[in-house]
Amino acid sequence: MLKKANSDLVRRQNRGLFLETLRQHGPLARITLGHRTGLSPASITSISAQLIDEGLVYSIGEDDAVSAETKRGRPQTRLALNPKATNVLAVSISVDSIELAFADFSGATHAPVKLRMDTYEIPKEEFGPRVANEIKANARKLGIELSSITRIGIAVQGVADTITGEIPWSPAFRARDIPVVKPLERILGIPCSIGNNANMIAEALIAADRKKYGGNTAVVFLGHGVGLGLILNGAVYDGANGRAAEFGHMNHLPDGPLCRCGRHGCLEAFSADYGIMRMATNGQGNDFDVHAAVRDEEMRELELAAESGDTVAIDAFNRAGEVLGFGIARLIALINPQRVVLAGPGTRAYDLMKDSIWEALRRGLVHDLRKYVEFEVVPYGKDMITTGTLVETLRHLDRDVFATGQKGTVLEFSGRKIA
Amino acid sequence: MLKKANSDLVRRQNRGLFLETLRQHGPLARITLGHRTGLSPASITSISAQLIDEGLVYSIGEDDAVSAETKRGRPQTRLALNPKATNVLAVSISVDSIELAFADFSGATHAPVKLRMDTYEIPKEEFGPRVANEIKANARKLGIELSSITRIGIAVQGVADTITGEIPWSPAFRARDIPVVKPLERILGIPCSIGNNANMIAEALIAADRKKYGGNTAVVFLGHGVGLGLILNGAVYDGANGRAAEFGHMNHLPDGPLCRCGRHGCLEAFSADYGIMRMATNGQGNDFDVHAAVRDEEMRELELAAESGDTVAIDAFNRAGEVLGFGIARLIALINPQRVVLAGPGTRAYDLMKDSIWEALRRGLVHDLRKYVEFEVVPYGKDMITTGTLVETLRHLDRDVFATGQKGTVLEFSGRKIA
DNA sequence: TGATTTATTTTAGCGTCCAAAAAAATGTTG
DNA sequence: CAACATTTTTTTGGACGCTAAAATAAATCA
Repeated sequence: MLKKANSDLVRRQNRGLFLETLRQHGPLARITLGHRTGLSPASITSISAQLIDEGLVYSIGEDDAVSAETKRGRPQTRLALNPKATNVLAVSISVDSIELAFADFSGATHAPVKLRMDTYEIPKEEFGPRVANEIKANARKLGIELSSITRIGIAVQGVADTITGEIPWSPAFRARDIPVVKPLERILGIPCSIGNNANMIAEALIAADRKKYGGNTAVVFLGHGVGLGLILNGAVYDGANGRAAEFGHMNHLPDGPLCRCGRHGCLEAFSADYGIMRMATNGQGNDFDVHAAVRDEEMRELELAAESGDTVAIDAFNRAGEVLGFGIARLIALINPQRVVLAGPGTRAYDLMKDSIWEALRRGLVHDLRKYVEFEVVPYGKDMITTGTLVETLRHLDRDVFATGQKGTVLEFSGRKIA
Repeated sequence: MLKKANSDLVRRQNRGLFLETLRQHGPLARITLGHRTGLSPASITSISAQLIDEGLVYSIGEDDAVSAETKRGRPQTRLALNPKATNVLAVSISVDSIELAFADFSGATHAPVKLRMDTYEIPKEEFGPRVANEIKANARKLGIELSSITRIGIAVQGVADTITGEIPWSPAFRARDIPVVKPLERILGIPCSIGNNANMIAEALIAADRKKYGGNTAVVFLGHGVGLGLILNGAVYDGANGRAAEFGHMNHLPDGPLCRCGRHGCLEAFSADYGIMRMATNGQGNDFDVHAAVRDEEMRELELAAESGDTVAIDAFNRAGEVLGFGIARLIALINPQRVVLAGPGTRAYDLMKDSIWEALRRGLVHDLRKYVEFEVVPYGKDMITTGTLVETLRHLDRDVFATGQKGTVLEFSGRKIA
């Protein structure tokens, strides 16, 4: 069903477009903004005056690069997102540590702070307050006023319920249904949202190359578990209950090996690090502790063994690839994405799995579908998750908070007026 | 990325909202339209004057039911979609027959015309022209001028490429990549679109109950094949290449029985009518012709046999249910829909498959996900596909054609001016 | 018949956009 | 170096859409 439209909507949408354009392309002259957005010079003048007045945008003077080209005419004055307008924070939760990355409105980040925290054993009602304390302490340390932070984005490996703001299940916690958003909002008074790692990587990819990834893309995350970020019609898909796709717990074989989730035959039980390690050390035997985290060094050793010809190791990676291939085939049959991206630390072993992935795709997928899908492995940088979380958080500000010109109330909320 | 907005967009969106509201609720007084849409009485007056002027809407006078209630005050005059504004056509393609359903702008349909056509053997370049001829002949027979038809929607069992307008593969045709949209548009000069059956059923469900189905729903179609219509974030999802989900060809067992598509172990090869029939007649033997259409009477016989205790028949349905259950489990793990709907003639045997479906769901799906999904079997009416196709076609007119007030050009195109 | 009630239309005003004109700020040129 | 050219930005004037409020229309009630 369509929604009512009025001139308010028009301004909001054009302000959002203005901010998003600046965010994507960096500082731009008004004339260029006009070309990029399709808005008339008059409208650009009007909107920019408003945004400057509100302190969201500021004029950074002439563009030296352009004026150097001995051009005639009135020189351009470029506009930029005002870094001082507000701050945001990305929190990334992983096994036994959390990471905090503060950023200003222009997207410039302070060096992320990695903090050890015994997530696995922490009582679930203590987690939120602990994180809140760390945020307070680290903000103070960096000289960032808490009141200047307008929004916090949280990323977690595992299932994130974007609606309740809880973590129903994650390998980082022994407990279930850990409340995160509510305690943080209560203690800090700052709006928070939560999402899973794979979705955040998907956000980072869209931001990096909208043309390539912004249509229909499936981002498969390989690591301690197997995750999936789905980009459908240009936006990250969250599912009905706000829970992102649980690709890792999609069943592969009705009676396969035990999975962390307690059932048998999930994709993860073959293709996550612990699945591979189990296969390499004692087949599908049940005397393997699936809950113990596999250390990175152990995986590297296993990879080395496979690379130097150890057939047991090779078989384990092959099996992981095969199951992953069938999983991707099923995914493609259902979603028909344009592009499938493999990401995460598990892609280090891509060469060891490549052949079996493709063989499974051949067996498990109609040719008609296979031929349209593009595959890609992206080198894994840990900052992708942080970047994606920040991108998502800032876009929310652009579109839904600052697009609505609240005549200064936003900046009052953030505690100061910027000249 | 957001899009530029201007007052044009406002009017277009509100006109669309106006038309959609009338389409959903039937004739309404201006005051009620105001309440339903949220628009002010003044705007309603303005928009309705315009739409009446263009012949899209007309005043049907007082509401007897309301005026009968001895109410004081100026009586309401109700507005309705003008049936004479234009006509549309839904074409449904199935094995060895096509069906034509003409409807006017208000959505009132003529009795659908079912035509025998040897689709399976027809040379692929002849199909479009043959359908065009049938459309011409039947329009004439019903006294509908071809020039009064603004849009044709086509539904087909199998894969429909909404972008190229071709049928890459369908059980109705021996040939592949059958061009449909282009020849029809060329010969008839009327815009056409194509989609698959399951998506059209999904459209019909959304129209029937937006609240229930309009969020995230998966519609599983059981019949000669197994199809899927996905409703994501309120809209039917088409996939990257415009090809809807090929749920039927999602692999279940890497080395399962032969499927119509030529590969082994597809869901369809277990759970479509031919899969069940094969299982009941000669196990998974390969001397079964998967391409031969299973007649409805044969399936009924098999169902009767199972109901009266024939263990071979019972096992076949159980197996079909089990595989379907695992397929649905995988679907839920990926998409996390609110609701899963089973539809199509195959649901007649639901009671025979029920237990095994649920057992498979239990084995193949994390409890956390299962508990949030609602299941439903809708009784199958053949007109669902036609209804859905018409709904989709008319919505396109409401939103994308008539919402843009083209100052009479649309009606000129349709060949006449309506008073 | 006049008061009351309810639906619809008209009026006046506001916000947004845009085209065109004006102004600003620089380079070019004779 | 003053007049002209060029490019960017702002201002102006008008159009369109929406809304609140006033006016009008059309009925019932008493």
